[in-house]
Amino acid sequence: MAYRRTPAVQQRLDAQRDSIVSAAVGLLTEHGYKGLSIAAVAERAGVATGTVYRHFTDKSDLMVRVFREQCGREVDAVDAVTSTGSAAERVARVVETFASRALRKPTLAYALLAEPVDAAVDAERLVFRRAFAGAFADAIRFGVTTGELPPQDPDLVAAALVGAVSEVLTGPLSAGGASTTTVPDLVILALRAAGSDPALDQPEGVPS
Amino acid sequence: MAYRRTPAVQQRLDAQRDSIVSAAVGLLTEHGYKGLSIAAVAERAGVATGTVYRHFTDKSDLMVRVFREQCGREVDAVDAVTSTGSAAERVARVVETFASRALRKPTLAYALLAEPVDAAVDAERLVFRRAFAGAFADAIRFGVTTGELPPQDPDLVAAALVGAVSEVLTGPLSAGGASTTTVPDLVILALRAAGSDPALDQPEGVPS
DNA sequence: TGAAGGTATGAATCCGGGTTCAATACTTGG
DNA sequence: CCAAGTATTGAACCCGGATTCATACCTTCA
Repeated sequence: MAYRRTPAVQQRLDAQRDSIVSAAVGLLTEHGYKGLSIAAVAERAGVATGTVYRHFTDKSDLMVRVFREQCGREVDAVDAVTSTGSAAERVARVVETFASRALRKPTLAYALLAEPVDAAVDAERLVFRRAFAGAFADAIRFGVTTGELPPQDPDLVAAALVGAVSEVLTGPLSAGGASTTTVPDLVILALRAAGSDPALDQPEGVPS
Repeated sequence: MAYRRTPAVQQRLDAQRDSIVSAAVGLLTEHGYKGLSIAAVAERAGVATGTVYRHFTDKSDLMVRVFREQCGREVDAVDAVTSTGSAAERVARVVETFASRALRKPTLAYALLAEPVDAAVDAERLVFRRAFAGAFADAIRFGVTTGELPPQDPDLVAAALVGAVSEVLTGPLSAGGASTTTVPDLVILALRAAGSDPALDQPEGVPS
């Protein structure tokens, strides 16, 4: 034997893999899944198409991994914001976090939330939506326990909120666009939907 | 000249066209857009692939027409239900109509509401969603005028309601499934979101 | 340095599905 | 029944994009 993969080589391979992933993320962010061809990813990463297949077995494999990584970030961002405060504050923060991120990268948000692709990716999306809805559900469950919110099915309401926010942000986005009052309006709507009594707590100085 | 299209022939052609359309609708209802290949449509309609192109210039053309027809039915069903009663009743009826139809044909509902396909079809979908949201918006606007509902942006709330209902019905549908309380819960949620005071009107005997 | 064995390349291949069109089967009016 | 003109057929063609693999290039270590 005369060759064994050294740490240096391994490091280069890892870097190469990373550059492929970030090329894919870039394309996804800019053009959605339709822009995500192996050829495009390879070119953007500065490698040959065949090289992509040395890191990922499939196009599907690549997509799933990219998807997971991005979803993880979103979920972390939302989770980081639901551990303190009243139920209303928690719900409001989830909406705001969700919304501000979606508005910053609309194509990516659409790709993660709605754009259908592959059975494998769609399965991951389900996980993602569940995680997101989970954040809402936790906040609502908390409020119901406290008595701050009326009795309700937290999972159903959470799903509805995910749908409502996604729709307002990714649907009309293509057309009308979001105004400065969109997010605050969404927050009010979400609180109402959860049955929060607006008289009790006015989330005036809500953190941006 | 020795041949001119007779009424009888024209009738047969119309029937053929209809059978192609309903084949397409059937496939869409059963398998969504991914099942909608020209070959499959032709086979189901009992014609050759080439024949499809004597009625529709494009696959896109076929899809748009099918889409329009289906959307029209949905919109009519909803519109038929928003002209009388209190704002709360109107909102409740839209939710119920929407929901019961979506539950009856989930794959079709998904195809009409969300599944992306073609630029042309997506444009039509925008029209469809607008029409649907329009029904909600009308009901809400009516309520705001009356004073039955608090001041709000009817279009935003309407969009959110469309999103919420779609999400609950087409999202978790794949997994959990809808229980008997799903639709009533959705109605309550929608009324709350619109700011309807539950003390005022209890839509007990809401028409199914 | 050279043999051994990884790694990278990208043109060629494969594949699914829309689209075409020459050949065939019908209809019609005479 | 024939000629003219239309309707139908479905195999062939095309195209975009994933996947492969023979070839060339690098690393390692004795």
